[in-house]
Amino acid sequence: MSAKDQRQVPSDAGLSKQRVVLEAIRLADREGVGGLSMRRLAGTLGAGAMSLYHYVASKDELLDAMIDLVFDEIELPAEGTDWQSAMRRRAVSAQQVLARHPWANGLMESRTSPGPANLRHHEAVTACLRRAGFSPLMATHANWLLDSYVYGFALQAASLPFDTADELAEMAEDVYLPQLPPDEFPYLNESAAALVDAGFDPAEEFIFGLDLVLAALEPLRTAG
Amino acid sequence: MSAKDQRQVPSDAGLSKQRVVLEAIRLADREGVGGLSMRRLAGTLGAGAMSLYHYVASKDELLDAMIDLVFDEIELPAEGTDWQSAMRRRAVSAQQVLARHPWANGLMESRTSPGPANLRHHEAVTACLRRAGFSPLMATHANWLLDSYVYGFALQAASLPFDTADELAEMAEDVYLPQLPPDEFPYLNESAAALVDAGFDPAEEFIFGLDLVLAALEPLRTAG
DNA sequence: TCGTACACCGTACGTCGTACGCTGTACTAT
DNA sequence: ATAGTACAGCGTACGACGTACGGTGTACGA
Repeated sequence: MSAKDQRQVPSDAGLSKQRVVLEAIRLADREGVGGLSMRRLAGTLGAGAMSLYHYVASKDELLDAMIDLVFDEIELPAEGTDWQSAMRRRAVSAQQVLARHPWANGLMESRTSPGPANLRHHEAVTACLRRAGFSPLMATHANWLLDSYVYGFALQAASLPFDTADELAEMAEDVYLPQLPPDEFPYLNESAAALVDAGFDPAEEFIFGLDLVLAALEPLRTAG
Repeated sequence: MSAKDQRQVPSDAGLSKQRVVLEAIRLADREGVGGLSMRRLAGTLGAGAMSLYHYVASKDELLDAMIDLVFDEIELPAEGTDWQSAMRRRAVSAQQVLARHPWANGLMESRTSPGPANLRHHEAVTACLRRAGFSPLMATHANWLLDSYVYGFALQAASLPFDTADELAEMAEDVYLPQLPPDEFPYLNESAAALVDAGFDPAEEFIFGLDLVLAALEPLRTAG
């Protein structure tokens, strides 16, 4: 019996679907999704490449499982609090998770069928909105709007070559501004200067748009 | 001289960077970005694989050029009209372009440096917002919010396995609902039913969120 | 006529995903 | 104790990939 348990739980010796998927996520975080190959993954697990196929039918299935595990990291909306706080928390959590796993965003385009964690998440969010007084159709609208914002923001943030305001200031001077002749791009130059002055921070930028959207959704409750 | 011009303009005989990039986009539209290989691309151009490398330094540079050409397809905000109409038109155009080239969205994560068309576009949008009375910082906020929505919506729309309301109704009955036990996913079942009844249309869904965002931005003009 | 530049190509290398078939171990039924 | 079956894992091989490298032919100025 203890031997059986040993096999269920991921242990150092012996593989398991969980160990494979977890290590795949770690590898993708480190090296990007391009650096994730079955051989390399097997290597970090101390196994042969083909052994992975006992736990995963194909690389596609592995990617699906990775995405679903990422979804599982996102905080579900709490039930007790008001809907705006609950949705804000889960949106911020989603944004942080996507920042931790930048490859996940790019993968979503290709994989169409949602995994169980994805479904659980969607159900919980919809429940929160319905309980807050949104009609089924309005809840769908809110869902699309909020998810679009979260995913789109993550996509843009992932393609930023800097993470902090300081790094921005550095890059602006060294890389961006030299590429932007002031007579051709007056407004971009103005923006860049304003951003460097104000100290642009992606996390704050995310909150700004999020709160704007949440406030705009508020009047649509109990209206449908 | 006429022979020289011949070489600048893409003609049927002879390659050119434009012909290569255009055909690459066509191929990616048809087969997805996974189906785009240098060999296949060369094949459709009636050339050898290595010939492409006279016009493109690497596949990465080819992808960058493709993305920039896609940006070039997006309608710029008109100067004469009010800012909401101008931004709505350009957002709808962007959404349509991204729907035409679903692979473009997934590529944005990896390529960090914006091409000339991207810069031109960004400049025009920023100009429109500034002229409408947004402060430089508010214009940046509006830009992030609107672009996030557009990209995120396109990302979600791309992973939908249907395009029209009729196809949704079909898939809901055949594929979705059987996967969603009503006791575990009551709200998703309710949503699905409501959507099938109302006839969900991605294009309308996009407009709904877009107008909500535009209206929410309106009070922020001339305030910074 | 020669030299040089250009446009293009064939071959080769190391990588990828994975089909296929082989090993050894563990357990179950007899 | 023995045979049968399942499982976990591996090695090899195939066709695709991006692309480095070194060609070949044609066009054209000197």
